[in-house]
Amino acid sequence: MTACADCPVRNRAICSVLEDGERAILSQIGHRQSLSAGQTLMWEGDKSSVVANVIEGVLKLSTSLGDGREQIVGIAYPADFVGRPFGDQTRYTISAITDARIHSFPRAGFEKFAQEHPKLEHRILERTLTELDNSRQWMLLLGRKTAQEKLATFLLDMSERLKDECCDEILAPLDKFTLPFGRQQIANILGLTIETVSRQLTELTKADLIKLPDQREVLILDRNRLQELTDL
Amino acid sequence: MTACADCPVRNRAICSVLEDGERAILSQIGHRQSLSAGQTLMWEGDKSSVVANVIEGVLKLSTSLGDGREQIVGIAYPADFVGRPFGDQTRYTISAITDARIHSFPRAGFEKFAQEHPKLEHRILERTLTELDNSRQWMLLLGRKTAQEKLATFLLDMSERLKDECCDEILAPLDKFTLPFGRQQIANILGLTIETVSRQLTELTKADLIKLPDQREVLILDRNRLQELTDL
DNA sequence: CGTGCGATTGACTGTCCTCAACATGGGTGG
DNA sequence: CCACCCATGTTGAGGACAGTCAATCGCACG
Repeated sequence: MTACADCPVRNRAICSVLEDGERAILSQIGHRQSLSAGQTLMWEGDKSSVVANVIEGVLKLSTSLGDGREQIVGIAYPADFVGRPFGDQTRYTISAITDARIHSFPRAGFEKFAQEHPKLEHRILERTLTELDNSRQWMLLLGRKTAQEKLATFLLDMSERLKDECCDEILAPLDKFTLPFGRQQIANILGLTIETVSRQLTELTKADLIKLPDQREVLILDRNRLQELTDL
Repeated sequence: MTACADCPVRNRAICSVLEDGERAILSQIGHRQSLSAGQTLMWEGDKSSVVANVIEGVLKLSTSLGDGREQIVGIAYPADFVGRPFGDQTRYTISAITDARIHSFPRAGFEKFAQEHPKLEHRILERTLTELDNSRQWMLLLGRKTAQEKLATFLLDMSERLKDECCDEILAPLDKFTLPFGRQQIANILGLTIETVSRQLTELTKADLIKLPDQREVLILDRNRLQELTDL
C-alpha cells in the first residue's frame, strides 16, 4: 500500500538517496495521506509533530499577522519536503492549495531514522540550504521590487516550475502553464493586494507580454521583455 | 595561532559539537582572518569557495537589483556560520558591517571534513533550519507590515540579540543597546528608505516608546506598547 | 573654522491600498 | 433548460502611506 515502487516522486524526493531496503523501512515509519484543496496540515505555532514528502499536488507555507494579513512564505511541489524536523515548533501554517497526496512521518520516528542515515540528513541539508537561498531571493522581491517587477518575476518563476508537460506543439516559442493559485494567493505570495495583482496582469496583457486565456492559464508571449521588467 | 582554546565562540559556534581533537583538525583546514568595516568577503554570484565562522563583529548578507536597490537578507553575529556549503554559487554578498574577525575555510576542505563528521553536519542542518524559519518570519515583515510595525519589530528583535552585557544597573526595567547599523542599513533590512526610518524613529521617540541618546544607541522605554505595535 | 558624512525635516509626488460597483463563470435548484 | 447565486476576478474613484527631492542640521575630523 505504501509501496515505494510505484511512487511518482521516488527519484526526486529526499528518499532517493536511500537503498531500496532502507527506503522501505523509512516508508513504514509513516503513511500516505490525502489532503483536499484548502485543508490544513499543520498550524503556525503548533508543536511540530509531523514531517512529510509531497507526492502530488501543491501546498503553501504561510504566516500571518493578528489582523489577518497573510504572507505566503513558501510553496511545496511534488517531491518537496515539508515540516520542521529537529525543532519543536512549526513557525508557519501548511495547507493544501490543490488536492494533494503526501507521505507523512511522525517527527520523532523520522528524526531517529535520519540521524542513523547521515546521507539522508545530508540530502535534507542540501535542500534546506537551497530553500534558504530561495527565500532570501524572495526577500529582495518583497522588500524592494515594485508591483510590476513582482509580477514579472512571479510569472517567470512559475513558468520554470510549471512548464506544461503536454507540449503538443512542434516547438514552444511561447510557453504556457496553469497556475495552481487564485489571485488572492498570488497577492499573498507577492505582498500585494488582489486588486493590484489584477491590474498589473491586465497591464502586462495590454502590453502583449502575456495572454490569459483563462483565469488560471498563462501564456508568456515575450519572455525577454518580461525578463527586463524583473530588473535583475 | 589558530588555537581553539582561546576562541571566544568555541562554546557556541558549530564546532562546539566536536571533540577537542577533531576541532583542532578542522581548525587547521582554515585560518583566522580580519575584516575591516565595509569590507566584502564574497560577492553575490561568485563561485562559492569559502565558508566561515564569525568570531567577532557583525556581517551582513545582502542582495540587490540592477539599479542598486539593496535588500539585507541576513545578519551574522559572533558564533554564526556564513557562506554556502554544498553548492557552487553564493547568492548574496557577505560584507563586514563592523570590524570583524572570522575563521574561514576553503569550501572543499570544509565539506570533506563535514561529510566525515555527521554530527557537524547535523549541527549545520539545525542552524540552517532555524535560519530558514527566521528568514520566513522576516518575509512576513517585508511583505505585510507597515513602516511603523517594521520598526517596532526591528527594535525588539535587536534588543533580544544585543542586550548590553554591561548591565551595571541593579535591574533592567528598560533595556539599552547599541545598534551596529546606520540608518541606511536599517532601511535596507526593513525594505524602507532612510527617510522613512528616520521619521518613524522620531515618531516612536515623541510617543515616549524609545529614546535615542545617540545615533546608534537605543533605549526601550515601553516594551509592552512597542510589542503591541508589531501587530503579532 | 571649514569640510564632509550621516541623519533629520519638510514639501510634494506617486504607487499602491481601500472601498465599492460591476463582470464572469460554474454550479444548483426550480 | 434557464434563472439565480455565490465565488472569484476586474475596474474605477479616491485616499493614504511611503518614496522622492531638496534643504538643513549636527557632529567628527582635518
